[in-house]
Amino acid sequence: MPRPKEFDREVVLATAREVFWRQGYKATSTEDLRLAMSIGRQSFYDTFGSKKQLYLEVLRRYNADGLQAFASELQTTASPLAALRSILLSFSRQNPHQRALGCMGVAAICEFGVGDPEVAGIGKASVSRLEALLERLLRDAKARGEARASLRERAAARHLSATVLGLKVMSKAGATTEALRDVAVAALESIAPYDSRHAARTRQ
Amino acid sequence: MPRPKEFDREVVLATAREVFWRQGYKATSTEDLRLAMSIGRQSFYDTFGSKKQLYLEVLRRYNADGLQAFASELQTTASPLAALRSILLSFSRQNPHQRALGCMGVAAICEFGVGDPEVAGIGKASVSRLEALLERLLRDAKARGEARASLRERAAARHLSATVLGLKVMSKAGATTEALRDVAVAALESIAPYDSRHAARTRQ
DNA sequence: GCAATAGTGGACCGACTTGTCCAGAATGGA
DNA sequence: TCCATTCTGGACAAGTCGGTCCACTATTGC
Repeated sequence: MPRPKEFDREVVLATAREVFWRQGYKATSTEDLRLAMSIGRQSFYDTFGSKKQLYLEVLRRYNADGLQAFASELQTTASPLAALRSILLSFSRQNPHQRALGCMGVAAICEFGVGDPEVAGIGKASVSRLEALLERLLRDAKARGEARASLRERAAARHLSATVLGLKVMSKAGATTEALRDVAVAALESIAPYDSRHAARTRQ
Repeated sequence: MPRPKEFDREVVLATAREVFWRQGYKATSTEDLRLAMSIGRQSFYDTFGSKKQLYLEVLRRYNADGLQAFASELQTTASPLAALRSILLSFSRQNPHQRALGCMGVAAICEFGVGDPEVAGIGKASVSRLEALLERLLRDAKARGEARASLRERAAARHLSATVLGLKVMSKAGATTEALRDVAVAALESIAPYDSRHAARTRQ
């Protein structure tokens, strides 16, 4: 009996994500959002509650999607090390225009810090899930002999997680493709450096 | 003949830095600054031009001071690797309250991105100076046999630079002391892992 | 004393902020 | 047809924003 909504919630959420991603929270006004989403003021508040609630929903989806993209590398690649390689090199493979957007999750952490419990919670959860994913990946890699024997999975996973955060900041800062690749290559080498792989082989 | 200024430029600049550091650019109003600095409106604009100009000056000093702190580690430590160890572990040594402030430079990059040429320039310059410092450090470490032979200084320096950026983001996100230490230890191990050091020794 | 500079606080500008409310038109199922 | 719901756009509240300008006072060297 009611008149149906004229917009697709998912579609306008994706639009809101673009705007928040590009500008951050504070620098984005509700009018910016409303116009980009092409919905009325009434519809905006009825559907999403407030600017902050919309931001939180967008941020949760953004982080979930990013992690999902990393996780899917595990299924489409031949080995754990190949998946890690693909994840780390994905930043240097993006075109400069796209990667200059940086990471909305990192931006959220920097804009709100630990002061906002909701944003902080989303950020912490995302980082720890990334750490867990990388730790599993390293354990598998080590079991296959793709990682050096001396590797401590937990600490190395956290180091890789920090490396990913660093890559995101560098991307936002306008780093060159070469610089991003250097970081990825060096990170991979720290997992399975040439001489240590040789040492491991001769030890067997 | 003129009446002397009643405030110390350096002192009020330090105060402004605290406020910007804690809140970011957008979230800080000129009134916040003015009241914290305890100066009049007229003095504020006469002395610093505008909120943006003040921010840029503060940001330049902040980044210069941070790099200076790292550089001074090189003089006060026994070896390049010890200096690197000290730099990387400095984050986990800060008390949680202090490190939750995060890094003002990273926040600036995230808030402005490449869109603002002045802020972007300051950020890029700072990152590349950090990379250069780390590269020199790694070259010295390698010459002393403190780093694995297979290390490529340039790429490894960029990786360490990314690691430092990652540590800063993690700090702002409220990471535990243990997590920060894990990252530092793993990064150090990637420079001179135990088995590769052994391999290097046996190769001589 | 006097000019030059520095200080104070308040009025003010125009623009923008988030969010509420309302009037009126459109759209659907019962 | 009728009613519930949604749409649109504009008006509005109550506040904040960065920045300018003002009158007035204070401090200095000449």
